Amino acid sequence: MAYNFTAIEKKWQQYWLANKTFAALDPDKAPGMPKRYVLDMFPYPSGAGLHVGHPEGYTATDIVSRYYRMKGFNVLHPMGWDAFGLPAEQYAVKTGRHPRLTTEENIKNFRRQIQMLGLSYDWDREIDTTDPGYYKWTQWIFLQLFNSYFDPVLKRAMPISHLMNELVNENLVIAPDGSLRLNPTTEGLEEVAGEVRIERLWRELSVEEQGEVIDGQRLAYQDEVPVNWCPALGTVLANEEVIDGKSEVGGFPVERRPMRQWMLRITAYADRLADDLDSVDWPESLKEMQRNWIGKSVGAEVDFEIAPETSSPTDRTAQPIPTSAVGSANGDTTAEEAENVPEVITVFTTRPDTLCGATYMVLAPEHPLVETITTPEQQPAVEAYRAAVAAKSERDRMAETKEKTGVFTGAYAINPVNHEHVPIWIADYVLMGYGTGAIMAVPAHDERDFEFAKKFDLPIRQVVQPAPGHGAASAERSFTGDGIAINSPLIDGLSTRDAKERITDWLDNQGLGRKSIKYKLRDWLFSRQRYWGEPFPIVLDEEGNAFPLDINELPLTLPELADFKPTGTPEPPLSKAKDWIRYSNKAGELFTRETNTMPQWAGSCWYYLRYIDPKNRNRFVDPEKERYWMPVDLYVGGVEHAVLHLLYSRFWHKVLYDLDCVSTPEPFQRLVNQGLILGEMEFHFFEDDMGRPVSLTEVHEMDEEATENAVRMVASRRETGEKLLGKRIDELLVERKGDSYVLKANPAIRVDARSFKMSKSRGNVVNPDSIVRDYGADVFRLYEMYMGPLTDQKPWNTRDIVGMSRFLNGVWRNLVGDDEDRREGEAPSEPSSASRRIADVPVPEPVERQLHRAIKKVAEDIEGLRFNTAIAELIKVNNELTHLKAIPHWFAERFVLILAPFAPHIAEEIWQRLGHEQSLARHAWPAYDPARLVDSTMELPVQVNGKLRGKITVPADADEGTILTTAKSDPGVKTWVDGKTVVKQLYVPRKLVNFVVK
RNA sequence: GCCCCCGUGGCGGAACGGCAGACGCUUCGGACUUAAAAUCCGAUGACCGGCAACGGUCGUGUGGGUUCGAUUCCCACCGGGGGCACCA
Repeated sequence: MAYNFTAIEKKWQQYWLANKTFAALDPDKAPGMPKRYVLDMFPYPSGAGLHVGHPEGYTATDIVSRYYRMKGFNVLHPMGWDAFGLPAEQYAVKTGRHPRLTTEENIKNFRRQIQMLGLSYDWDREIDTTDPGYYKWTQWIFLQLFNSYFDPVLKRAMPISHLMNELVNENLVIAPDGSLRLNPTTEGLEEVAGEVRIERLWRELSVEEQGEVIDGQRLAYQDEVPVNWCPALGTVLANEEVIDGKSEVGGFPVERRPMRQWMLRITAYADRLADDLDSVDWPESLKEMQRNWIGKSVGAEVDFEIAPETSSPTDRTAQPIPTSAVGSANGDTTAEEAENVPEVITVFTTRPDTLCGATYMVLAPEHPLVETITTPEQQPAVEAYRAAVAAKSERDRMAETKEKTGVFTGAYAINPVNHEHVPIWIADYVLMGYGTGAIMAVPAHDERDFEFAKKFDLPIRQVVQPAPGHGAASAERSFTGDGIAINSPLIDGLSTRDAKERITDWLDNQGLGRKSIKYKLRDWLFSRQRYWGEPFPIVLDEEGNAFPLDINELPLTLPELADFKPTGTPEPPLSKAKDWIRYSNKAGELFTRETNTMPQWAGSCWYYLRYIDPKNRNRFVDPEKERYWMPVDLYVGGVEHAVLHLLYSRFWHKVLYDLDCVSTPEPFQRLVNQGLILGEMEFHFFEDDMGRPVSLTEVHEMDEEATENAVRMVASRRETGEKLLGKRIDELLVERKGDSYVLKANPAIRVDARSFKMSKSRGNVVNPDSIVRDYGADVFRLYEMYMGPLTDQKPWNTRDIVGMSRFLNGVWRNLVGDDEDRREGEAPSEPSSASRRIADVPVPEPVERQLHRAIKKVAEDIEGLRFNTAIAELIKVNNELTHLKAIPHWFAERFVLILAPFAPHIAEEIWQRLGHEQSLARHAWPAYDPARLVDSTMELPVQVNGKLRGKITVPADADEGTILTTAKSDPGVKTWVDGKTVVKQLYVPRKLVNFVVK
């Protein structure tokens, strides 16, 4: 008979809440206490409720938290709601109900479900990103970004006021592209090319220009940029939210169009975001994903002069031109032509050592210089190509990656090293968004250039000689590896590494190029055209210049709107709040409010900091508390946030760190991704030769006879579509044959057994509510942790749950007895006695040893997040208890304590019945006695030539000689050793004996 | 194509240089029951020999290597999963 888990679990959940059992102590109340900050990725409270994937990570962190509390740590283990977001808004648009209402309901449901699992959160620290008391500080952090810049010298964020000082004091000067440089003293002020100065000083700028310079440096800035506009969602999306040209949410098509948007200068942190990954304990695969996303490439920029002559593609191909000839070529051109032709095209390359192998050049079709360099005769072809590329969607461009296309512009560029004239093409395999939007093409040593050269019959020249045996550039393939430079006068004979360095230095000295580092990472598009998000604490003047609100004006709350539908245009829904938009400052000047809202990531970028001090009205977090709790010691969540949330929050954290708002450079010290829980295994039947799916009607409780029928059905019917979800199908019907399965009764029929991601459409979603109802939270927790390693992907299997149910029933029977709680629905009787079997009796040595081993192993396994093996160890202890007539009180207590992190409700109940008034939540973790881990005798396996031939039992302290003698005389071993020569005898202490014989 | 991870009984998995298959499920046998369910006890990698206790052979995707000894380490291949994908 099962114990009454329903009543017990309710009782203890109420007890924990009422007693605030899991409250984390503020640092001043916990002097000298070591801390642990154990964090879950907080959920988006969707209408669908909790999924079985959520409790997997939550239970893992709960076990860790409960364990560290018992180990005497001050544990911060909070939960909250990432509640802004698109689904609530879309639901609101559909039903007309305000997103706040549905969000509140969803949060309530999530909280109920999470509390029913007995998770040890400190509920006084619960946060909700849509609460104005919370998003006030999201807005405040945005203002920190707005009021800061990335100092190129200090390589860190600094307040804008510092920038002003640097500019006014002329420590920094402004380059023509608006970027800042260290003042190179007088050199930077030299006049070059007549009237044009390279760099300018602050005082030389007009007030308007000064404003532009400042705004151009802010970490949060406005820009007119080509964005990912999704008409179906009525909003723009971040690059990270677009997958294969479709929106990550909903899979709607996304188009590029230029719009005024808020951007965050995450690119300024590219280096630190990449480098600091080394300091953090994260899965290597995830670090790699972030590094790939940041995409750092070290190389050089090289300036190619445009050849002044025009030419048709047929009569000129790349040919070496003697240096002496260049001068005369220049002389041929008229002054007029020279004025129209831009001087240089700058390319970026990671292989400057292959510069001499550049036989043509490619610009992105969108490159601004295309218009000016194209010759009249090539004009129509170029125009047509540019139009065709512009019409292509991202998706089309993606689909055509194999076949290279492009058009010759008619213009030539001059290779700065050998003064060769090379044709300039445009092609869509060069992207405007990366590097300089232009490349030098080295077909011999770049696959894409090679394909292009092959297709358009452009010359291929080898300039890198691979080490012998490493392949080489040929007519069939390019060679992209390292080797020795050849056909390159300046660097011949140098290794690729040295050649890169030598040529880059040379280019730099000649003023023809420079070392350069490029990133794939783009600045973060931070505004959305939505209602249900944080409003920007920004007002705009008539020209669209942005001004920050004062901190006293925060939070800027969302206006009440009856109609929050997308406008169907890029105009955000907040533009409908006519009164709200109007703003006048103290001087009476009129402004309009920014009507974009922040993306969902904003709230989750810093929530881990607010948990530390959730009620603080004066600061986003108290500095002293922050220093105590940060960094997060363990962060558990799904891998889907690898480049979104986890990159964004690291970025924000680093900005806050630079501004002395937080004390650590990284927020999350140790990060673990829990594996996906897949749906229950599905069996699909196919006919072997045809591979055609055949149907079976639903069969759940099949016996042998039904199996025969099923097989006959399979053989006779060939309908498609149906699948067989069988409970005992695998054992009854199926036998493994290689990689597939075969029906026992008819081996001609192949069976495909697979599990899929849980999804509504597949109908394989498991609802935690029903599992908890049928088996209880403790069993549910144990089952999820016992399925396999936390980080592995694993299929759900309802059938296996009963094992955990039996385990806990067994524990109850062993320690409490099976006379109680037989009647359903009744509260447990007086929490009186534990079992009659609890008695002051000695325990057999093997049983005690198992307890000590379990105390040790469970602790180690929890610290290593190996919950499945920890539970196996607990089961072993319980199995030992089952055979005992009586169990001593001390034994029962220790066992209950190490069970508690996994199955806290039943543990608390038994603990109370063992005579304790206090919760065990902060009772000390039991100690084990190392001396009791080993038996007084030990059993040793004995091998002969590596094969097991016998076992001997010897005293634990036996010496090697005795052991070897005993081993040799073992009858099983004797038969294999007698009459042969023992060449070698090995004794691995406490492990085994091995004789090598001939 | 490139990068990362993973292949162990009927199933989930354990061991990660030292007794392969801990622990759970399943199945089979037994106990209890008028009966069934639940529960409890025992067996359960495959093959061969034996009435039996027991003994032997094979076995961790495939092929090779290192080692007294390899599921574990190294090389190649096959299969599965995930990430990136014209990033110069």
